[in-house]
Amino acid sequence: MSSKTTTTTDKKQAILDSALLLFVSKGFNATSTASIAKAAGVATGTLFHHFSTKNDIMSQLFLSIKQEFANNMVSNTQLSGDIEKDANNLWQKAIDWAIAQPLKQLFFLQYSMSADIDVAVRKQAMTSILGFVVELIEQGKQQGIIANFPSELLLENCHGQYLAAIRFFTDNPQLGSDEQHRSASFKLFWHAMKAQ
Amino acid sequence: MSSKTTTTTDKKQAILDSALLLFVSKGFNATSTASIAKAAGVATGTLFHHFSTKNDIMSQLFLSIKQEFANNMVSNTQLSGDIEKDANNLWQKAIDWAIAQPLKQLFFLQYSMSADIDVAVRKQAMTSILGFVVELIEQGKQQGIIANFPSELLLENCHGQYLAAIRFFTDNPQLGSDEQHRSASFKLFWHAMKAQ
Amino acid sequence: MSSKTTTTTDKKQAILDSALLLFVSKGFNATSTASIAKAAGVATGTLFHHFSTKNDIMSQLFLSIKQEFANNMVSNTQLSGDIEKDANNLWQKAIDWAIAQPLKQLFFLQYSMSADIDVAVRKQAMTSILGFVVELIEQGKQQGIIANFPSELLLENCHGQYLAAIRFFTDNPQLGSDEQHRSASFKLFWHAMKAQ
Amino acid sequence: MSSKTTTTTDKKQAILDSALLLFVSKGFNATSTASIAKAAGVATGTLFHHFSTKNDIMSQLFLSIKQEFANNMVSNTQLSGDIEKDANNLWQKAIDWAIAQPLKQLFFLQYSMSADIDVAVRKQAMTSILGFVVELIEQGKQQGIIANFPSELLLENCHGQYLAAIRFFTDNPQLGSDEQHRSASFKLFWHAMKAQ
DNA sequence: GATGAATGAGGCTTCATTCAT
DNA sequence: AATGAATGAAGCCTCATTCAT
Repeated sequence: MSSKTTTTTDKKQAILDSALLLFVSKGFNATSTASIAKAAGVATGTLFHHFSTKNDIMSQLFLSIKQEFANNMVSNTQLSGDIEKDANNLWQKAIDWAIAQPLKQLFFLQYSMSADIDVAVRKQAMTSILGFVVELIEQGKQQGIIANFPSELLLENCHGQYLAAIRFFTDNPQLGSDEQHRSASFKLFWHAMKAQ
Repeated sequence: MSSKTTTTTDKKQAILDSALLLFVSKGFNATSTASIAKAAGVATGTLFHHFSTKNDIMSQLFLSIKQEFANNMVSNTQLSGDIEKDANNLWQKAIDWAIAQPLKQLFFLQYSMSADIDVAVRKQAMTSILGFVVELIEQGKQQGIIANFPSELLLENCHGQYLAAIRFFTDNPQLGSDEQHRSASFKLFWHAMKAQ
Repeated sequence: MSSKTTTTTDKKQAILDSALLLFVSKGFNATSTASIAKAAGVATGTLFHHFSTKNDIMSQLFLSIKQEFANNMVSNTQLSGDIEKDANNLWQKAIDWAIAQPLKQLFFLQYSMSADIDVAVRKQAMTSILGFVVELIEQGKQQGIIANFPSELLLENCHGQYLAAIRFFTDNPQLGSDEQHRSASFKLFWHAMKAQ
Repeated sequence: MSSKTTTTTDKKQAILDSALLLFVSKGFNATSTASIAKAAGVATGTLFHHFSTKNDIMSQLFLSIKQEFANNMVSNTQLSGDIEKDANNLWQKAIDWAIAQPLKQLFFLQYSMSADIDVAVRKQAMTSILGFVVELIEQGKQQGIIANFPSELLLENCHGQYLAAIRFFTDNPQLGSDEQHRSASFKLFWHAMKAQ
């Protein structure tokens, strides 16, 4: 009886998995729906049974990866109140995830700014993800721990450094276990943010 | 006879200009060569006299924008030897350019990571642009002014913060004349890089 | 137990009803079997339990409507022998039906000539329906009441005027109770047919 | 130099000609754009260079045939003021055209009521064509020559009889030269319309 | 150099129909 | 009988590119 459910889930998931791989390796437009279906081992029609549009695959993929990332960030996380320590924990968690899920990370790096993703979807995902960062920054500023720079600028800078860090560790996964690089990565970020 | 030359230049430039606008607003693949030609006021055939391929337009556009940016960065610039001061000068120049050329900046933000640009072209442009930054970093480390972190990490972080800054000022051009935001933008960057 | 039988009948009828509405409003080809099933409140598979083919729905619909119309024409009808009076009775009955069943009438107007209906089905229905008209015409000519024109021409003209009349009253149902229009409609027809 | 113009015209015309034949023989939906292009001896792309849509072919075909018919009706026609005589002239001209252009006539018979033609196009064509008939009817009623029936009914009846007549002569072209059938056809029509 | 009609491969999507449950 | 996920053939249309003028 679980087989029915499983089958359905499997096909839709297989399509998402194949799409992820192909979108990252060949780009959105160079990837035909036929090739996605073929790679997923399903018929073309099946693809359109689960997704209304090629763009719909992209959107659902984007949202599901964002969600996975978000779930990873909040799981087993309890804030200590020590902002630097909490920030470090989150930073390292993000790097761990980037190293563990290089494809998803590359997808995110490639498509976060792309016109291939529906603007509404992108915005929704971004704000929902960045929400908790905004809060941490405000708190840090009030405690005089984070520099008193304009918040929007801090947020954008935070985002930019995060992208740089995961790009680095996605490109150099073997350095993911090098303590020197990992701590340097956080220090760079933290020195920028903290009040002098 | 100069009119002929001028006309030719005009048409090629008109095509590049139209392509820039369309690529940024609709994306590379959603922009047909026909629409570029129409927007430029030339026939489809004319477009293919000046560019061998649609991808060729992209490449030439990418390279010409990179070149313009590079020219802007080196013009009237003489390094003083004071690394922080030089870095600040360059940083502000980059922001000025981003504000003056929002379309080109957006193009750069959108396509720097995209599969739509020929890999070879992208790599070449990147290294040639980042070359002088690499040198500055090495110099700063030797002088003990820049933190002794792994250079690759420093470079990637530098790039990430630069992208964040221009994204911010491209999105908020009116803040380009606000001294507080401009100095904060550089301080964030510099605090990250400098030796503590 | 009667409920089961009833349910079955209901579903088949629901499919025919939905098909009628959709075929008339959107056309045969713009109507998908999925949309018929959905409108009827059944699953796609169910539709193919009752009808072997999409065309089969069309054929059965066409034949059932023809049959309904034929039943309407013969019910409570007894020919008096006075051909004009009989013709008038039949003519008014046809108009009554057209007004009472506008959807079915529109279906008939739209598909009587269409390539979307199986030729064999169409021909069979036509001749069976027109059969009694042929007889009336022959009888009228022999009695010198109907003009001595070629019979095929008379039949075709009769058909054309009939279609015009029901088109008019289907489009203007409120005039169905206007005695002037109803009698004028028959007079037009009758003046054409009768011997001068 | 005429060759260029001719070529262009030829291709578009060839597509319309092939479409006419295929739409009449196989129906609109059973005719693929590929088959039209093939029959016309052009590439698929060429078809879409001249027509924006498959439906656009239909519309342009419908309008051009309507126009041809209208041109035929007004050419060499001068109304004498004797309404019966004028009506007869027009009636015979219409039959002549139907016999000379059986394909176009069949197209008209098949698609005048079809959902395959854009409603706006159909309505526009119909009213523009029927305009001059409306005038004739009004004039005849004022002179007491045409029966004092509601005009809308007269118009619809006129249209219905016309369709019946051309259907008959399109199906039996050999009877087109039979004086008996031709005069009977008009008499049927005229007896219906004229005041008794 | 400039033009734009022509090309045809290929993409996205629809849909009638099947079949395992 | 009823369901609806799955199928894959086929259709419409787009578009980069060519070429004759």
